[in-house]
Amino acid sequence: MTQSDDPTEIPAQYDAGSTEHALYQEWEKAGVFRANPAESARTGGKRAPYVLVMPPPNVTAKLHVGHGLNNTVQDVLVRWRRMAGDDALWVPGTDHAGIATQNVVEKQLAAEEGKTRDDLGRAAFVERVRTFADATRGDILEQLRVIGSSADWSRTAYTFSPALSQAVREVFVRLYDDGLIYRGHRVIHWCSRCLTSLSDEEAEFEDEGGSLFTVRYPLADDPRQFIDVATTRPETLPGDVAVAVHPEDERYAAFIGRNLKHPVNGLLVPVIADEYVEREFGTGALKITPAHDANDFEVGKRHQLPMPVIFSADGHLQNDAADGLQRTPAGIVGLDRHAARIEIKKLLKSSGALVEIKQHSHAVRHCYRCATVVEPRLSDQWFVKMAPLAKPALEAFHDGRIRILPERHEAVYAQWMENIRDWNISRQIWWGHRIPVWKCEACGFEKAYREDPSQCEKCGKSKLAQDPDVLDTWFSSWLWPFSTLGWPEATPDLKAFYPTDVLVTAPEILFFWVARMIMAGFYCMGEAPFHTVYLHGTVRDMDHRKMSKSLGNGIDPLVVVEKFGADALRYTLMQGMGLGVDVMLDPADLEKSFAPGRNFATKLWNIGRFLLMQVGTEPVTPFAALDRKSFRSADNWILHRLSDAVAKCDAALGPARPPSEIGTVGVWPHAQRQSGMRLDEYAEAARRFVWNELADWYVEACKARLMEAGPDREIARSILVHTFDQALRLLHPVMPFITEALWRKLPGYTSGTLIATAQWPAREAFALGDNQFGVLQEAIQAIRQQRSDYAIPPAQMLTAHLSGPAALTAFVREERLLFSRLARCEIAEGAAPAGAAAHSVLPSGLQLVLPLLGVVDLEKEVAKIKNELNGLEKQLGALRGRLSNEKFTAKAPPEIVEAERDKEREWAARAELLQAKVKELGA
RNA sequence: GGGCGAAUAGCUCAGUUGGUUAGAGCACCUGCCUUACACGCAGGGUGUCGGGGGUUCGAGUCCCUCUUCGCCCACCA
Repeated sequence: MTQSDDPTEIPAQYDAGSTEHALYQEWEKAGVFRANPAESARTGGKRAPYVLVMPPPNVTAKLHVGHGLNNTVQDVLVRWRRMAGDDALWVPGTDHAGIATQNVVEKQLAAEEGKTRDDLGRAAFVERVRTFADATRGDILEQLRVIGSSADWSRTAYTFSPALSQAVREVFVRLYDDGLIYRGHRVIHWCSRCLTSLSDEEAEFEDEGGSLFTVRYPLADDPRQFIDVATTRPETLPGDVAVAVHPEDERYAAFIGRNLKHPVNGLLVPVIADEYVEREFGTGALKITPAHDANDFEVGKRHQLPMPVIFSADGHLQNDAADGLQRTPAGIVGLDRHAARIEIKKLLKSSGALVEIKQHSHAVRHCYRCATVVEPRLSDQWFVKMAPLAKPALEAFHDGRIRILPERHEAVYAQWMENIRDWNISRQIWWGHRIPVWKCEACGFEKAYREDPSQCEKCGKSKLAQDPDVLDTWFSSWLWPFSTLGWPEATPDLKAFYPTDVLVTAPEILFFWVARMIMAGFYCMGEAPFHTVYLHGTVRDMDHRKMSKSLGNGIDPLVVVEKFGADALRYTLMQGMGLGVDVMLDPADLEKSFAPGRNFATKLWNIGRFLLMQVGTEPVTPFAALDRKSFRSADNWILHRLSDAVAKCDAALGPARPPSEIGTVGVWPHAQRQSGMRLDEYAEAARRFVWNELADWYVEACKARLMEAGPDREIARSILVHTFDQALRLLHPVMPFITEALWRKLPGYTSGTLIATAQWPAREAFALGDNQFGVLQEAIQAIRQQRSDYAIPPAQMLTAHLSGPAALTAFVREERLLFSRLARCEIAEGAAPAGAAAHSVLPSGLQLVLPLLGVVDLEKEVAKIKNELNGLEKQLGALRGRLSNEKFTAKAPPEIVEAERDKEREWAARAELLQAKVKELGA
């Protein structure tokens, strides 16, 4: 089924499936998503640039609901700014994801061919990964299109493309030449499954229940004396080269300088004194294993101790060949870490060296890619010296050039920056940017090069060896905001679109990526890459568990799109996310989870249907041509509500950027540092207007007017079309498809135009004046309530007698058509007859009497009114108490006191009316 | 160990610089196929705002404290 453009043929059901794909193609074909650098104000154009760079999903990624959330937020922003007239650009792309992608291909290789990467060899393996990545990296981008992402696909980037690889080489060489990249020999985090080193951020802490072993080290020359040492990792015992105690620890003073006999290998290890040792922890004595603990390494350096590496790369016990000693007993050599722990424990037990085992919970680092326990390991790695890079990144944050939402993450950012540590950027894998450092095999000269060198620049020999390692995948990601725009070339894009505006991502990668992008932005471009960091929540299930493939609690966004449409997915996600708050969805009940979006999309469609059926194909007077003096109360009311809704949406989304003079860097004023980016408030404000105001009241109020031809009908038709048009525009960023589908059916639609590029509603202050429509609403609701109280069938037409202020009764009479339609109640002339009747006394002073002989029980009616009177009098009493309290009138702000006085007058008047009513009813 | 955040309706959450009748969606109860919509309409709030104390004319909102969760950071083996 395809949907016709003929408004008289609007289908009863919105069929997202047949609509969305075609609309998306229209947008792409029309170039809606393409930004033009010539239009940017930075290159002399007229439009303010508004730029987002998409956090690049991994090449192997399949769309999950987290991507859905992240990209919908970005799409809402970019569609909003596009409609608001900005030169809006959303740069998409993918990340080659070094370790992650290599792991996927290695697994595939093992499963399908039973081969390892070594069986293939480096070149063939890399080629294999490249082929795989090239084949899969389009998938996720295709899926992002399905949910409506309006990214500029003509600028799709890839961290491993030739252009971006050039950017990586460029920044490496600059840092190298500036002395900010160096080779370090130290203990790093080693994943013995991925066979590579990891950065501090990639080795994630996790609390684990473990054991604390106390092991006895006897003095070599007097076995009756000993030192007990506590360790959580007995498998590292063979690597011990000393036992350290605190220099001022009296318990061990006599031991310092003497040798202990090692309980596992019998070698002699000295007792050394070092202030690093905490006297209070464990036994106050610490075994030193310099090659397998970062702190022990520092101690080892201070005391010039040997540093034998007793674990092989894949985590098996060994003896260090260079060390020359048999530290690891023959029975232990070749065991993996876990088996070795058990064997050594047995060994200690049988020799009596194991004094105690205690339960002990501590934080253990795990590989962020494969969750294997990370092994600290001594090795040579490349590091970036971070402190100089952090300085401007911290300053920009402190002076307001960069803000982070929600606020609580700002402290986390600052703390990390202030205590920044050098970044290990070398990885011992094959998939990634090769480190561009060459060493001359003849003379040993080493240098980083932008282009592959063919001979040594020092000795002229041509035997050069490139460093075998590759760079951390984040070493390419941190350049993303400018490498995607052409850096290091001075491209028009770079000039027009850098710096970007908002970076939308999850808090997990604040350090991995966001903080480093800011540092790279300053280092390479001299300016922060964006002014706002927006960190959104995580999608979780009903047990608050993060949705993940391994837990099997994920939601496939494509299934949701299939079932309910992309708009329902998007709206549900947006309305469910407070600032930095997680979104809870039930994977077991998609129907319920996505009800908010699905229901609203259907409602919107039906409002459209009604409108088009009523308005039909007859011409409609343009809104601007209407004579406002002829407006009815409902007209003024709905236009006022519309202007309020626009203001609320603007306030929820914006400001789009910090205030700044052209050509200067914007700084967030303190008052605006946390404003805007309230996607849920925007969704809520738009929904409230469309559903609760436009549909529930205005459309209903118009039904009676539309039945009779004449100028009043024309006004209603015109305002219906106008307000719905504006409502569709307000909703387009969050529900792009259905709004586009409806908008083109509106009367007056100009063929070929798109709501995606239509103008965002102007914020127009529309003064309401006396809210007469409010009086009407109150009266209608009072009748409905009486009907409900007395179980009167909705179909039964009632008759009401009016009394109260003449202006109000006259007004309601004037609107009798509308009133009778919405309340199913006619207005009688004259006073109410005597007898049983339902009485309503409204806050406006209007009174309604519904004669209901045989239905209304006088006693019940009196009780209802008395009950209301009681409540009111109670509150009035409290209010009067407050007003007679001198402290209140003296200390409270005058406007508050004044407001309270007004309220008192209002309530008193109403109480009087209720009292009169009680009296009238003879009770 | 340090830091941060949260605790409001059955569930998920709003609640501006303190202003006095605490809101929404979903769920729920009652009545309705009222010629756009039952994915709907009308009516209904079902709450000691985690406990205790304090500041204030006034506290869901500010302070202290306790309890329970969650997150981040961390070189006590």
